[in-house]
Order: sequence, then structure tokens, then C-alpha cells
Amino acid sequence: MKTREKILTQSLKLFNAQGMAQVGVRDIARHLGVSPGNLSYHFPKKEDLVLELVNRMRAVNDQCYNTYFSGIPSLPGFLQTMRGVFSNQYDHQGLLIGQEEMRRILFNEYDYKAVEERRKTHFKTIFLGLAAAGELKLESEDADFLVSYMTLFGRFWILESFVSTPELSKEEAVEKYLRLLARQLALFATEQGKGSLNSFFE
Amino acid sequence: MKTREKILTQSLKLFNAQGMAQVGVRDIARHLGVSPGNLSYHFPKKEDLVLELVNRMRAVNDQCYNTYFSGIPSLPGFLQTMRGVFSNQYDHQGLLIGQEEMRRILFNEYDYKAVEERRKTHFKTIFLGLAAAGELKLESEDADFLVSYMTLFGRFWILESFVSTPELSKEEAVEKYLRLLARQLALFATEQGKGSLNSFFE
DNA sequence: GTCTATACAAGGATAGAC
DNA sequence: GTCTATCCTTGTATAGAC
Repeated sequence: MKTREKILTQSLKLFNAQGMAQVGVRDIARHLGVSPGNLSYHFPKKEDLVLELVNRMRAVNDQCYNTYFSGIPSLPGFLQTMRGVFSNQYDHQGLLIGQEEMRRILFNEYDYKAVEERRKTHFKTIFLGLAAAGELKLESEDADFLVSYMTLFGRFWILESFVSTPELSKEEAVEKYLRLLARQLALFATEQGKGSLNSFFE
Repeated sequence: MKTREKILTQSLKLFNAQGMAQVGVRDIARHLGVSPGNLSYHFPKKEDLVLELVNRMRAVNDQCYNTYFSGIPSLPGFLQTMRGVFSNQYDHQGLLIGQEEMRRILFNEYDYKAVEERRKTHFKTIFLGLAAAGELKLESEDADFLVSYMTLFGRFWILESFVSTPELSKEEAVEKYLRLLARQLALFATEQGKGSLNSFFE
């Protein structure tokens, strides 16, 4: 494996274990048996390293969503998609828990506002699609309400999990929050949708 | 005002403006016209300073909840309480946004698990009280579901607000997330409860 | 292109004089 | 209570070996 890849792999491992702020470039270098300066060569700033990891996480998430959009809208399909997303988020917990740092970096890098908007329309499309498919029954501003729920929940379930129930395994945590999400969706589900949800967890 | 108080006031101001990680002890000292060493005298570690600010925030929050418990359970009462809590959280945004740092500190300081449990039973008591008062209609595990919702939402609405809509003023942000909370509660409200909710926002 | 060694700046923390 | 001086760690930059 190339050094660059090794750095990324090892960094993520350390970030997940100790948090971004606690892991210094010297730590990473030591774990790899290379010099700190070598890190600087591959990633001039620690930010660059983090940004690369964030981009990879996002790429996997996007793939999950794309798979969803390539099929027929359904609640089980959506939950399966979110299971993939949650699992991926869990694998990058170190980045997500270091919220502040990550936010600062992304803020400088992207048109953050645009990314946020895209995220929202994304979910709105999904929910309206589920309504059209007869899975959800959405009145007046229910779709926007669900979008608000989804953006907050989808971003912070993992932080909540670590704060509230740090003893859970990855599978347990993902399933727990997937069920909470399903329960929320059930509040807006048609009879058909409720059947879909029940079948998903069997 | 004693130097100790001045330090706390100024620190919070700077933390809110720039984030905990971005504000150094030297910055705080310079803004106060005292030496960095003087800060160390009053707060040996930066952690100690943060911890004191967190404790004060919590004290105000507890006061909000105590006021609620001293009255008759009602949805408007609860929302009013949460408006106070949200407002207080907003005033301490710097601490809450520096999630990682704060969590590390609290983890060492308290029996964190116990605090989390207390928080949950707290909300459960509130929701069961609202059900008993005829405001909410809770079946089987609805109460636990709402508690899960409330702990996550109550902790992360402010982060979500800054990520998602950083342009909002304090009042706008607090009202926005208070309405989202109300909307969630409305999903479990009795006819009486729905009336209560509507009256609250008029 | 890849890596080591090393220097520098900035931040938290401490000791000791006043 | 307050200050100065100093130490240690961490992120960052670069000169130069291979």
C-alpha cells in the first residue's frame, strides 16, 4: 500500500479511537514508522488529511443515496439506504465527533450553504417520492417537517449515541437509531407504509 | 467585579464569537489587560474555566425545569420552559459547539452516565405528566420514543441551527426550533393538547 | 518523487518574584 | 493576587539526502 493510503487508514483509526483533536501528526507518523515531515509531504496541513477523509466518507454516502434513487421508492428501501449511511458514518465517527474542527474546515473549502440546500432538497425528493408511492401520507407542510427532522437526526444520531449510550456496539447503535427513524416515519405512514416498516425489521 | 468574574464573562464572550478551540488563554488575558499567568492563578487549566461556565449554564437550565415542575403540567408551560432552556443554550453556544472538548472535560469530571440517566427520567416524568394532564395521548412506548427525540433534539438543535441556518438571530433560531418541537409534540397531542399548542404561538 | 532531520511559531501550563 | 520567565507539546515549513 502506498504511504499516502497508509496515512489515511491509520489516521482514521486513530481519530476514531481518540478524537481528531487528541491525535497529533507526530502520533500518526510514529504509528506508521515514518517521519512527521513525511506527513507534511503528503498532506501539507492536518486539514488536508481530514478533508480527504471527509470526502471519502461523503462519496460512500452519495453512493448509498444513488442506489436508492436507482430503484423504486419504498420505506424499506429508504431504511436500507440509511442503514448503509449510518454504518458509514459510524466508521468515520472520529470526524463526526470532532464537529467543530470539521465544520471549520468544510466552511473554508466548499460553498457550504449550497451543500446544505442540496441535502435538504435531497431528502424532500425522497419523502415526496415515498408519498407518491403510497408509503407516506403527507399533508400541508409535513414534508418540510420531516426534512427538518431528517437533517438533524441524520447528522447527530451518532453524537447522541456516543454521549448517551457509549457502550453499544456498532451494529447495536445503528439498529437502535434506525428503529427510531422508522418510528418517526411511521407517524406519517399509510397502512401500506406501516406494513412496509413492519416487514423491514423482521 | 472580581477578576475571576471578569475572566468568566470575557471568556464566554470570546468562546461564543470564535469557538473554544480558537480562543487561547493569551487572548483572554489580553482582552482583560491582565497577564496570562494571572488566568492560571484563577483557573489552573483552561478546562477549569470551561467547566465553571458549563456548570453555570446547567444551573440556569435546572432553574427552568424547576419552575416547570412547580406548576401544573401543560404543553404551553413545557414549551415556555424549553424556550428558556434554548435561550440559555444559545447564550452558551461556544461551549455547545465545542462539543468534543466539552464532552472530554465532562467525562472526566462527573459520573456522566448518571447525569444522562437523570436527564432521561426527567423528560419521561414530564411527558407522563402531560399525558396524565390530558395534553398528550401516549400509547405503549410512545413516552420512551419522545424521550429519545427530546434528548437528541434538545442537545443538538443549536448545532443544527448554526450549520444549517447560521444567518438567523437568536430569537429567530429559538422560535424556529421551538416550533419544530411543538410540531413533534402535536403528533402525540390530544384535542385539548392541540388547542394548548395553538394558543401558545398566538 | 519520496523521505528525514530540523527549525520555528503558538498554545497550555508551571515556578517563583513581587 | 498579580506578574515575568520558562518549559513542553503541537502544527507547520523547509533544506537537503536518496
